[in-house]
Amino acid sequence: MTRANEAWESLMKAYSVLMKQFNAEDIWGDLTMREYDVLYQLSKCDSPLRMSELNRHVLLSQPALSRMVDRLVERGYLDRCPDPGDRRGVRLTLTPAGRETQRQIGRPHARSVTRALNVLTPQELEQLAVITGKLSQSEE
Amino acid sequence: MTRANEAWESLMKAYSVLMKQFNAEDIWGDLTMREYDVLYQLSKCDSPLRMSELNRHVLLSQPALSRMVDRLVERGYLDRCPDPGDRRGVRLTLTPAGRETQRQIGRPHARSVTRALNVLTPQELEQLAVITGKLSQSEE
DNA sequence: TTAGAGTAGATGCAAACGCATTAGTCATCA
DNA sequence: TGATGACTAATGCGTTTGCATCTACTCTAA
Repeated sequence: MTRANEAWESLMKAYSVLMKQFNAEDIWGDLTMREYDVLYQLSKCDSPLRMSELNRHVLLSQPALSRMVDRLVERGYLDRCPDPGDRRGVRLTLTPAGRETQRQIGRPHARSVTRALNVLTPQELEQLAVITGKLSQSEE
Repeated sequence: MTRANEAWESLMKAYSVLMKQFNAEDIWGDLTMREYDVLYQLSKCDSPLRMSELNRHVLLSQPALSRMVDRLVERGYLDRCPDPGDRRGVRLTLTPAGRETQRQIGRPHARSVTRALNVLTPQELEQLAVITGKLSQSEE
């Protein structure tokens, strides 16, 4: 087994352990973690996001995302408008309620993340960010 | 936004990008990646694994894993025997067919992983393994 | 020995998922 | 212009998922 495979397995393990840990916390209200992730991704960009662009940031199939957005629009967290420049596409934005809900959940979640990653030294945090950054840029 | 949060976000992004990349490869036969993961986890331990133990290594709810094992037993990849020492529990093992299938898929997948992580230096690979190792050990 | 708490895994059920496909729009070029 | 291929998002449909619950077994202590 190569170093690369060991490293990848270790990364998957860490992801799995921490995801379970975060998921077990009682902070998610009526959202799933995946739904929160969609709100979070949208909260990061002030300009409206295209469906396909959002899909690039979320680990969901295109149809699954399409329907999740359906539900989030239905529940008042998202607005979905036709894109004036490309009539195939849609523009997604957070509603005020969606933004507020994201913040309400984001605050305690950010604290959990900080707590969980505090086992690392500042140098390790920096290294982790750099290394995983390189990994996600290496799309072929 | 703290360093810890940036690092976690970067880790999630890398996980998501690479998972999509691996999933898109045409090597999985009639298995999903999640099913392969179950076969892989079992392939690592020669002794039979308990359901609850396996569940600790897989990002799936207990009922979902229970049924996935159902299907894998049904399809001839796994054996599920009652645990003689604890009559509540079961012991899971790969069948020869399951082991063979895991190997057939594991070979090309391991190559993909190596290729994807080759953008990192040997030092970075080592650091990544160490850092993510610390993260998964920090269960409270 | 036995009552009560704890643990292991299975099952009912509604919700969510992925694959395949479709409808509608864009972009290129003959 | 009008056909062809690519792209964006939605929909049909069977499968899988998670939550809540259930049964069966174990463990502890009175």
